[in-house]
Amino acid sequence: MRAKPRFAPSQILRRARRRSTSQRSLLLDLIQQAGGHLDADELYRRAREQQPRLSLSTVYRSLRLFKQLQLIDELHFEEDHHHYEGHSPREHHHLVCLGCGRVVEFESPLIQQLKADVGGRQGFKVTSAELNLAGLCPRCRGKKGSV
Amino acid sequence: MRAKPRFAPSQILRRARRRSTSQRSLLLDLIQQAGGHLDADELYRRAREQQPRLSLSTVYRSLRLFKQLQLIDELHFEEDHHHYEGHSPREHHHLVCLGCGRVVEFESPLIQQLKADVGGRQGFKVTSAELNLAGLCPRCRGKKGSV
DNA sequence: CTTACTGCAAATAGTTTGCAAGAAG
DNA sequence: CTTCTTGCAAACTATTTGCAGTAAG
Repeated sequence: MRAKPRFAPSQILRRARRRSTSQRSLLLDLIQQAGGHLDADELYRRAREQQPRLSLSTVYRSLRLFKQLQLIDELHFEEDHHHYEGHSPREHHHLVCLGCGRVVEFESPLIQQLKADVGGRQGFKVTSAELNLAGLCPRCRGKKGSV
Repeated sequence: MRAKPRFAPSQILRRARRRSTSQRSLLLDLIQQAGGHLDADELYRRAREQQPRLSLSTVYRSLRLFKQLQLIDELHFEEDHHHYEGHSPREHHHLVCLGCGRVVEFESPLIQQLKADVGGRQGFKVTSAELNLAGLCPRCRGKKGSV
């Protein structure tokens, strides 16, 4: 393990004139520890294990705040709700297994190229890119016949 | 305009043992004509202009069916609901303007490369890729200051 | 005729909001 | 103390479902 690469969330909250509460710290910790891809409900369930009175509203309000402050990123997989992960300094994308739901992160320099390329051609200033690949992971490729 | 490149939807429905109804034809036509990116509600509103008794349930049921039959694709922009477009044989992706909401489609050979690349590295069989870029279109780049 | 499809109303999932009580600074 | 935040319940948006009537094949 290396030294913490990020500013302490409490400092970021402070700078944004937002209060650092036990709920917010807990939620942020859980998101960070989970290594990403949590949805609101899962986060809520995990948070309640440690603070049973924490409400779902607080989860949603916190997620919105964290997103505004760029502490987390919102992911849009093929579902009716969003997923979240701690904002990482390295841009990366996601590969989701349609068999078991496993999510793998990956980086690729091609994306930068693509952003510049397309942005230039269309005259857009591209500020963000979300790429989601879907397929079958090594394990699930075998069981294909049963589906 | 060229000759229709697709099978008639009615044939596809037939083959899948589904009935070809006036509602389904209308909805499919509207999606095709819109050139893509409609959401359920917008589709519902347009459909009612021609068939006032058509219900929202039918819209949702039809969308689900069309998606299953690969007649349409579902898009996951940064919103709480999905968007749909007629399935096109050429894989393409989307560039959304954060200023005015305009959606531009683009193709890029880099995506194929990326799919092969990442799939290979992770041992996945990649079956689909959704890439959404966001940014400011030429027109909206100017007004930036006012935001 | 038979079975799939539709419209309607009610149900459900995900998310937001009003408000009074509670905590941070 | 003052203002921001929380918990709770109620509201809201997007989508799904049960069921009886309607229409496609």
